[in-house]
Amino acid sequence: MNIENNEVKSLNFIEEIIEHDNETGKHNKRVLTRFPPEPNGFLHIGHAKSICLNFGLGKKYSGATNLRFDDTNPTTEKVDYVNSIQNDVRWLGFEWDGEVKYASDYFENLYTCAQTLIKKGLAYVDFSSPDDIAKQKGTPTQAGTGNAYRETSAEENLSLFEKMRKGEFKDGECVLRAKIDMASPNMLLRDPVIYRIKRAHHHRTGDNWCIYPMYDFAHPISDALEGITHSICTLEFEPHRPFYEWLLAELGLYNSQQIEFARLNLTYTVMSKRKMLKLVEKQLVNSWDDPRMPTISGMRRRGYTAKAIRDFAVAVGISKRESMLDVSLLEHFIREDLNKISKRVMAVIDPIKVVISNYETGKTELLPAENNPEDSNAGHRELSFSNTIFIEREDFNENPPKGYFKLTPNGYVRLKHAYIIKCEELIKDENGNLVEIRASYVENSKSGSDTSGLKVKGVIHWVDANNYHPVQINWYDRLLTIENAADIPEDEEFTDYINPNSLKTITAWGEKSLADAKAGEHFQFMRKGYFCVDTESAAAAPIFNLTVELKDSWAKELKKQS
RNA sequence: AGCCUGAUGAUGUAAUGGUAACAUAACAGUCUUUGAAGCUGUGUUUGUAGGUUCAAAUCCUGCUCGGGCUACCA
Repeated sequence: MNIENNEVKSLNFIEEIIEHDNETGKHNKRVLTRFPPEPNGFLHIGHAKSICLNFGLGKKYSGATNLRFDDTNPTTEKVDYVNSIQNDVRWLGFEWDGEVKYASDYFENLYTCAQTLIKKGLAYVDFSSPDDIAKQKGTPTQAGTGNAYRETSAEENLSLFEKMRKGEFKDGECVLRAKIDMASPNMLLRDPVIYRIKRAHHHRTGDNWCIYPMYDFAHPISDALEGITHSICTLEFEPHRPFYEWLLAELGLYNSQQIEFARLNLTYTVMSKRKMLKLVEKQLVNSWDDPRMPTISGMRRRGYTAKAIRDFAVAVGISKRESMLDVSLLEHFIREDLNKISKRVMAVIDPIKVVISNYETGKTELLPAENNPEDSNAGHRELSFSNTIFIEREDFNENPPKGYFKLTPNGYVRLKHAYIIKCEELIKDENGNLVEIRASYVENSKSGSDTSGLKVKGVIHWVDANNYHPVQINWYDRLLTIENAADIPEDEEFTDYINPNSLKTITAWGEKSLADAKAGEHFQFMRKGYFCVDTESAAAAPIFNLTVELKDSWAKELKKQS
């Protein structure tokens, strides 16, 4: 062990379980986890946490991780989702063990397991209506009551179940139920449905089946068949665990263990597939990969890197306590990564023209600019400079508040990578609006060879008005106006809380080099924020998605003053 | 109401009976040709009441509060 790095990272509770199992030899020191998405939507940042957990555990304990699609409900599942999910897992930097697995691979095994249960007198075919089944279940405080179908013989049930498979009954006419305990304090043990009839085309098995297993039945068996040692899922499956264990024990299958942890919640967004689907269907966002979405594909398009997401997942930790993570933590990790890797460029978003009267008209100078002060290998580029430039409107203030140190009347400011200029004169229109600033430049103040001796505190970005590239910007803001979507009253819709300013499209004035920006490339627009070239933008006309703004302590100061 | 489950600063996570740590956020300062980044510093006595112990965030008991469970979804 490295002496300087003797920091012992404490184990999370799942790692403790695994290490304990390794000590007792429960699974012969083998670790095999799985990530089991249902292909009925796109993966989101919460899934990313689960992916990092499962694949991370596989890696850490020299084991492996399966990718298994939980495709037991053909009515909601699509092959498009299967593809996007695989793509997202790989993009995050993980590789599953062997072939992709599907619960549907095990439909035949699952059928046999159901027969075994029937033979043991532990499952029966029930022709009651869904309503009746619900009623017979009782309530949490009232025991349920069984019905006559509970008493059907095993032989009869076996034949009935076969008829279900053969399609001799209509959809919904009957179901196969596990026979456990109608009086159990755990509602999920009151004879749960394990097979239903559903004539729907399955994306993999086509029309081979008209009966499909329920999650509660398919999942434990799939885990056991694959020899999954630790089956990690979210808290809401906790009450399902007794059934998981009951099933594997009755079937005599591998002792996979279900472990639950708290799902991730993030402020100012929604994380349920149902709600995300609604956003897409109601066109409140443009697509599943809209950069405002908390989907992995949306975040990728927004400019998030896999590393930032992985770092975030680690920092968030694993526990059984329900939590609400502040997006600022996510933003911290993307800033941290982008700060190191992104090329600095200049772009003026809200321009005001500055004419430098003592700089020769028609002259153009090329000034060297480092691409990334954090990366000495990033090299330099050349910026063109002339007597007319654009600066940010907010970088000039005629009546500066206390502490303001950008351009003011008769004040000085440094143009990044260029000269110091002095504001000489203001040109206004008939309504008194500022339309142009006349300035002078300090000749011997060029960046890198400044002999002026002037101490100028303010440094601003700018763009040559005679040589620029117009760029389109998608300026994103948080999706919701409310921090916690769970706080929305029940009689209101979360869609009423969508931030009307979550997307603003802006045309900005960028430096010439931006014409060559490639899709997916990351930039820091100096003093503004990090941007990523949208994958849908045309080659010659890059569209820049705002990933995250740079921190702005001056803006904070201004807020305090007002 | 019955069952399950959780409670540590603003937000997360750690401390596994030995005197509360780390990250983010906030605030203050420093540095700075990005008011960015960096660097330094500041705040928690662990939901509550009691008990065990030389010693409790950790163990025990009661209470309070939060979340989940009554889909032919996963």
